[in-house]
Amino acid sequence: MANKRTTIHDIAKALELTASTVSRALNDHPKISIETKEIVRRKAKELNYTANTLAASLRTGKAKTIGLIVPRINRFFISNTISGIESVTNKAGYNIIICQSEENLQKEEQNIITLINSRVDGIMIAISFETATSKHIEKARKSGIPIVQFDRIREDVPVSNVLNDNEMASYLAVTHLLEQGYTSIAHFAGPLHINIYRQRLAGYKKALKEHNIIFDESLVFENVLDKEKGYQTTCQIINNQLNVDAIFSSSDYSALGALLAAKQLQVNVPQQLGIVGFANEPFTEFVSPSLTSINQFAEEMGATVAKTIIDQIENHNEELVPKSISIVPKLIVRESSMRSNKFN
Amino acid sequence: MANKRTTIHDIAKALELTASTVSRALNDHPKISIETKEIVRRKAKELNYTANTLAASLRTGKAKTIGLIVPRINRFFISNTISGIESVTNKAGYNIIICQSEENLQKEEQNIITLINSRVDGIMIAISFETATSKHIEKARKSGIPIVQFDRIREDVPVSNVLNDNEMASYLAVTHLLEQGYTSIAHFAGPLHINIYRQRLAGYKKALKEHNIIFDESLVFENVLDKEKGYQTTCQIINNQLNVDAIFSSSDYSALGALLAAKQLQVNVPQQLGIVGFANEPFTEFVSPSLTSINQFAEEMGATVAKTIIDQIENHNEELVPKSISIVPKLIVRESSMRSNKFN
DNA sequence: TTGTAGGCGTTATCAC
DNA sequence: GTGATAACGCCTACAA
Repeated sequence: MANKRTTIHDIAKALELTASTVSRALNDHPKISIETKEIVRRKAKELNYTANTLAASLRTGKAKTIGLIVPRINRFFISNTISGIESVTNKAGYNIIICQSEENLQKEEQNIITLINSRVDGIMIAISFETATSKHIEKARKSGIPIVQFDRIREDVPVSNVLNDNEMASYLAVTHLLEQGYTSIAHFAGPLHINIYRQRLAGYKKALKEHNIIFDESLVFENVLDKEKGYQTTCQIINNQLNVDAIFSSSDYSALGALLAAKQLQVNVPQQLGIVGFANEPFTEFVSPSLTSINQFAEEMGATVAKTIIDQIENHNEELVPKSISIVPKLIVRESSMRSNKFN
Repeated sequence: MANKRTTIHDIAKALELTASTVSRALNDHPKISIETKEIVRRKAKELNYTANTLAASLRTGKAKTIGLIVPRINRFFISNTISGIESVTNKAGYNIIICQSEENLQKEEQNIITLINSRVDGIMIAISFETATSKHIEKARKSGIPIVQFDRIREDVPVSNVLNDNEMASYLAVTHLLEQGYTSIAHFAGPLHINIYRQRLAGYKKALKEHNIIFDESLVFENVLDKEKGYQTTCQIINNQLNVDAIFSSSDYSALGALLAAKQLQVNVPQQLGIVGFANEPFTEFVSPSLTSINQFAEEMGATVAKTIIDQIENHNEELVPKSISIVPKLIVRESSMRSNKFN
C-alpha cells in the first residue's frame, strides 16, 4: 500500500526541478516549456500522483465544491432535481456535498454550519417543512457565501431563487377542471406557511375568480398531502355529502387517496368526481383511472439551480442583484379529469 | 460582508492567547482549563468564527468525507439507498460527495479520480451498466483508499460488498409462481454481465429445478428492463403463442409493460398470465391488477453500506478481510400473481 | 522559462 | 495548562 501519497515535491525531486515548476506544469501554465510539461506529466503518471484538492483549496480559497440541502433525497421530485444539479456541477468541475434536513429545522441549521465549515463555494437549499425562520440562511448569506434557494424557499431572504410557477400551475389545473364542467372544486393544500402551497392556493383562487365562482373557504383542506389524509378527507367529503364535484390536490399522493376513497364509496371518477394531482409522480400514469397532474420538470429545475449558483460563484459581483427564475410546469391531462369526452 | 473569515489566530490575538490554545480549547482538549475554554468559545461565537475543515483535513490527513458513485440518483432504489447512507454518515460526522456515472464507464473512472483528488476517506460505489472492467476500482483500492461496493458490483475486486440476496429473491418469486400453479414461466433478465441479473437468473433456475421443471433457455429474454421492452416482448410471447403462463421480470418497469400488453391483447392477469416484478417501485401497488414484486429495503441497504465503510475507515487494519453482507429482500404478493384465490 | 519564499488555517510535538 | 514552532501540499508574487 502506498504509505504516503506522491506530492509535487516528490515529482520535483525525481526530476531535479522545483515544486513550483511542477505545479505550473501540471496546471498547464503558459510560461512552462512544452518539454518540461511533458516530462512532468509522465513522471506524475509514473509515480501515481494524484493532486491534493484540499491543499489547493486551502491555498486558493476556492473549494470547487457546492453544498446542497434538501428535506429528503428519496423523493421523486427531489432526486430528479439533484440529478439535474449533478449533471451541471460535474461538467463545470464542481463537487456537490449533499445533506438531508429530514424536514427538521435543527438538522437544517446544522447542515448549514457543516457546509460553511467545509468551505463550500456556495449553498443550494430547499427548506424543510419546519423552517419558519430565516436566521440560519441569513447568517450564511451575511458571511458572504453565495446561496440559491429552490422550490421551497424563504421569501424574506434576498438571494436568487429558482421556482416552479406554482400559481400558474394551479391556475391551469383548476381552469381545466372548470372547463370540464366541474363547478364545485375542493382543494387539498399543504402547510400554508410554505410558499409553494400558498401559491398553489392562490392559483386555485385566481381561476375560480376568473370564472366568477365565489371562493369557499370550507372547501380548502389544509395539510392533506399523503395518501391516508387524502383518503380520509375524501371519505368525509362524500359521506357528509358536501357539494363537491372535483378535487384539486397539491399532492399526487393525496389525490391518489381521493381516488381510492371514491372507488371504495362507488363514486365514479371522473363522472361524479374529477381529480387533479400535483407533481406527476410516476404512478399517476398507471393508476386507473389515470391521474391528471402537473409535471414539474425537476431535472431542468436542478440544472437551472446549478447554473445559477455557479454563475454567482464565478462572477461574484459585490452588489449582486437576486434573481428569481420561474419554470412553468405543464398540466398533464389524463382520465381522472376528462369528463367532457364522454358527455360531449 | 466579512472580507476575511475569522481564524483561530484572530481569536488568539483578541484574547492574548496563542493559536494552539485556542485550537485545543475549541476541540475540548482535556488539558485546557474550563475557564479558558469558556472565554474562547464565547469569543469564537462573538467573532462569528467557523472552523476551516479544509485546513484541519490537510493537517490531519482525514477529510471526514466519503465519496459515493451511483449510476443515476433519480431512481427509486438508488435515491432511497442514498437516503439511508446520508442518515448514517451525517450522524457519524461525515459528509458525502455524490457523483453520477450516468451508466457510463468513462464518467465512472473520472468520478473515482475526482474523489481521490478530494482526498475522501473512502468510496462507496454501485457500478454502471457499462462497467465490464475493474481497473479503475482496483487502482483506487491499491492506493489504499477504503472501498465498499453495493448492489451492482465487480466480483473480482477484493473489497467489502453489500448486496441484496438476489438469488434468494428470485427463488422466492418463482417458487411463489409455481405454487400458484403456473408451470411455464418466462424470465425478463437484465444484462447478464452484471451480477444482480445473473443472480436473479440463478434463483429462477434454482426454483425451477427444485420443482423438476426443465430450464428452457428460450424463455429467458435478456435486456428487458424498461416498459417498452417489456411490452414488446410480451406481445411477442402472446402473439407467437409461446407456451408461457407467467412472467418473472427483473424489473418492475418491464413487468408493467407486460401488464399493459396483456391488457391490450385481452389476456387476463393473473388468470391466464401471472406477473411478478422486481424492486417494489411505488406504482406496483397502484396499478390494476396490482403487481407482485420484491421489496429491496433500500434505506437499510444504504445504512449498512455507510456503516461498513465507516467501520473500515476508522478501524483501518492493514490486513482487512473483505466482508460480503447480504440483505434478504421480501416478496410482496399482490394481485398479478394470485391465481389460487379464485381457483381454490 | 524557472526558482525562491511565504502563506492558506490547522494541529502535533516539543518545550516550559 | 499554555506557548512556540513546524508541517500538511499547494499556489503565486516576485525575483532572476
